[in-house]
Amino acid sequence: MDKERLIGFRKQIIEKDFARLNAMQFQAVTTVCGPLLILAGAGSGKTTVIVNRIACLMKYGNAYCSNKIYADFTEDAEALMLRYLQGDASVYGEVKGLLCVDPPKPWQILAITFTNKAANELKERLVNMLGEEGNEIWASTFHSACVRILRRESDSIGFSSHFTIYDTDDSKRLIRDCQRQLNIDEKILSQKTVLTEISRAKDSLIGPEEYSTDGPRGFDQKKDYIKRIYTLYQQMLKNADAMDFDDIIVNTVKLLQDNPQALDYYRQRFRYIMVDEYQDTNHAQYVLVSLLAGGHKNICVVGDDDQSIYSFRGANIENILSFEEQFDHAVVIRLEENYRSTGTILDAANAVIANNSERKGKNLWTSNERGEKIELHTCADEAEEGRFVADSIMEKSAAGRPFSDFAVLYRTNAQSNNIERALVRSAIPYRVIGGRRFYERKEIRDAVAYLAVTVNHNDNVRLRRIINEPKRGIGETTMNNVSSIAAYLGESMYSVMARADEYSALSRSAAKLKLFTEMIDSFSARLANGTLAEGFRMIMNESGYAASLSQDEETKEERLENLDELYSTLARYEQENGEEASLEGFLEEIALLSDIDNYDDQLDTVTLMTLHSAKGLEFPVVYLVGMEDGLFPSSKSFDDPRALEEERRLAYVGITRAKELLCLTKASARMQYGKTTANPPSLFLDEVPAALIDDTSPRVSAAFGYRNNRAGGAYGAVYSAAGGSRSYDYGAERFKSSGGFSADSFAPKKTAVQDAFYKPPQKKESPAIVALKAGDTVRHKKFGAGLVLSAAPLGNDVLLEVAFDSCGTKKLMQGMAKLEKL
DNA sequence: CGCACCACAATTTTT
DNA sequence: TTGTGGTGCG
Repeated sequence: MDKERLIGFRKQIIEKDFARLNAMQFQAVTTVCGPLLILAGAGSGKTTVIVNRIACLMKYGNAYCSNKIYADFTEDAEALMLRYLQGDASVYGEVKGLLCVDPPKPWQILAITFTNKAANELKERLVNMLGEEGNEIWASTFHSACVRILRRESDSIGFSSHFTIYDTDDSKRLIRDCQRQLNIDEKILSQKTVLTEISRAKDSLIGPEEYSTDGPRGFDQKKDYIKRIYTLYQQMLKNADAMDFDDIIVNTVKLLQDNPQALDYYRQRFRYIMVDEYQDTNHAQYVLVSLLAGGHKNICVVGDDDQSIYSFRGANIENILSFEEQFDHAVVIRLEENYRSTGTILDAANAVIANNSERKGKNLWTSNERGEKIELHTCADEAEEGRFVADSIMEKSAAGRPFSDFAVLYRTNAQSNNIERALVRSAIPYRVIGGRRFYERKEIRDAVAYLAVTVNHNDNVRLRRIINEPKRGIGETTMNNVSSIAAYLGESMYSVMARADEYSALSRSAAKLKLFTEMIDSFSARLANGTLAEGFRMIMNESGYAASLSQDEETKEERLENLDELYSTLARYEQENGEEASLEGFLEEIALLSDIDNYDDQLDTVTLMTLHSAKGLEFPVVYLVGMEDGLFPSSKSFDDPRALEEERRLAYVGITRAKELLCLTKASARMQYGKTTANPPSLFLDEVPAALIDDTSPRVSAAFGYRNNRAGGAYGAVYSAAGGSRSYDYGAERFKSSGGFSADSFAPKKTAVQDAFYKPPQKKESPAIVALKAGDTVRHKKFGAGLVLSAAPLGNDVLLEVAFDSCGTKKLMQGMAKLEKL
C-alpha cells in the first residue's frame, strides 16, 4: 500500500530501538551494507557499537538502508507497528516480517577480534542481547577462526585435521634446530632476527621460495642464510604436522586463493564481516579479510589509527589509513565523543597525539566534567617512585577507593619490580599482567609438551623437549642421530625411536628410547579410559615428571602449584565442553590463549602491566611511571621518526586508560641493567599543556640530586628508615593457587604407585581474620613485633596502622599482612 | 651425558 | 640486575 509510510515506520522503530546511542554511533550501527570504516576514538563506546550493530543486523537485517518490502502493509499491520512503536514488545513476532529485510542467520556473521578475551566478552554481550542465537555468531580471533576453517579443510592443504599449533617458544626451538642443521652460527645470525624476519615475510605472504636474497646492495649473505633456514623451517613444521601462528593466517589465505570452491563457500557463508582493532592487522590479515568480503562486500572494520602500537609485530597501519582506497564506496564514520575520561585527561591525550603526522585526524571531546589536574611527580630514583605510587594508592584507598580502581602502567616489564617491592611493603594487593606468562613457565610448557606428544607423536619439537625431562639418559647426540635416521628413511622420529634396536647408531640408547615410546603409547592408549584431568595426572606421575619437580626444594612449591593450575584449567575445560572435550581441543585452546585473557576485573587488586597490555582496558586511577627519555619514549625509537610516533601513540593509549585521575611519575636517576643512569624527562611530558599539570615534585631542583635534598624532600626523609626487607614474596603469595597439589606427596620415591603422587588440587581455607584493635601487639613475618595504632575496616579487610620496633610505622592491610596477635 | 660455572644481552608481544 | 645459554670437565 503506502510504501513510504511503511518505510518511515520502520525507521522510527529502529531509531527508537537504538535511541540510547548517539548520532554517530547510530549511524555506525545502521549502516550495514557495503564497506564501512568506523574510526572509534578511545572510550567512544566501540564495543557497544559492535554489539548493537550485530543486534541490529539480526533484528532488522538491512531494513534501515533498504527500500525493500516483503509483506503487505495493511491497516492491521499499521496498527501493530504503532503499538510496537509505543512500547508494546509483545507484538514483535507479528511485526517482525514487516520490519526485517533479509536478516542474516547468526552463523553468517563473522566478528573478528584480536584477543580471546575480547571475543568472549563480545559473545557474552551478544548472548545477553539476542539470547542463545548469539552463541551461533562466529565471534572469534583471527587465529581461532582460521584454525576452524583449516581443520575443516585440512585435506586440501596437506595437514591432518588435528595439526599442532606452535607458539613463539616452539618456533624458536625449531629455528635453533634448523640453524644447527645448516651450520649457521648463531653469533652471525640470532634466532630472534631469523624469527622476526620469517614472521615478517609471512605477514607479507612471502613464502620461502619467493624470499629474496637481495639486500640494498645486491646479494645479501644474511638473507641467503635466512632463506635457507626459512625453507628448512617450513619443511620441519610440515613434518611435525604443525603450524606456527603466522602459518595459521597464511595457510588460510592460500586455501582461499588456491581453492575456488572453498573461497566461494566462505564468501557465501560470511555475509557480514566485522573486524575489531583494525589498526593492528597485518598484510596477510588484510588479504584474508578482502578475500572473504569479496562477495557480499559487507565489511565493517573498527579501529583507531592513534592506537596502533603493534607495528613492531608486523601490524600495518596503512590498512586503516587507506581503507577507503582499498574498498570501493567505503563509508567512514568517526566516533569522537568520549564517555570515559575527564576533560582534563582528554585534553592531555589530544595535545600529545596532535604531534603525530601519520594519522587520520580526529578530535575527541567529552561532556564529562573537567576533573582534577594531572599529577606529575619527580622522584629521586626508582625505589622512591615505587614508594610514591604505593603511598598515593594507600592514601586514596583509605579514602574509600577499592584497590581495583588502580592501574600502574609502564613501558617495560622490568619496571614492575620497584613498584612491586613498594606495594609489598605497604601490603597492597596487586597482580602483574604479562611479564612471565603462565604458559611460558618451564613446568607448564613441559607438562603441555607431554600432552602434545601423547596426542601427536610427530610433534618433534615437544618430543625433544621432554625426552630427557626428567633425565632419562637420552642426550642431544642420540636425538640428533634419531633425527638423521628419520630424515634419511623419511619416517618420523617417533617411529625410529620405537624401533631403535634396529639401528646400530642407536644401539647404546635403544632400550631407553623404546622405553620412552612405550610409555607414551601406553598414555595414548589409556587416555580414553578416564577423564582428561585424570589422564593428565597419570601422565605427570608415571612419566616421573611430577616427582622430578619436587627434587628442587627451592622451586617445588610454586611449580607444583602451577601444575595444579593447569590441572584445574583442564578440569574446567572438560566441564565446559562435556562430550566434546578432547585433549586436542584443550591444547588448541591453550595454544591460542594469552595472559590478558585471564584478567579478571572482579578481583580487588591493583593491576600492574605494560602500556601495550593495557590497550582496551580502563581504570579510574592510572599511574604512568617512568616518564623519561630513553625509557619512554624508548631510546631505540630516537633515530626513527615512525618509531617515535608509535611511542607517542603508546603514550596516547596510556593517558586515555584513565577515567578520573592520572598521575605521571619519573625518576631523576634510575638503575638499569645494574647501572645507574640519569634520564631526562620524557619528551611527552612537554607535550602536555602545563595548565593541565599539577607538579607535586619535591621543590628542590632535581639537578642537585637525591643526596642534596634528602632532608628537604618529603619522601627522602620519610622513607629513609624503611630499608631492609629484601624479600617481597608475600604480596604475590595470595595469588598463587592454594593447597592441594601437595608438595610433600611428591617425595621422590620413584617406584611407588602413581596415586599417591599427584593429587588433584583442593581449596585451602583462608585463615580467619582475628579482630585487632588499637593497643594490641602483633608480630609480622618480616617486620617483627609492633604495636597496633589504629584499625579501620575497609571493604572486606581492615586497614591497620602498626608501629614496628624495627622499622617504624606502617600501614598494612590485615588480610594481606599475616599478622600474629601476641 | 650431566652438571657447574661463566659470558652475555637486555622494549613492547593481542595469536 | 636478571635470566639464559654455551663451554668444559668429570
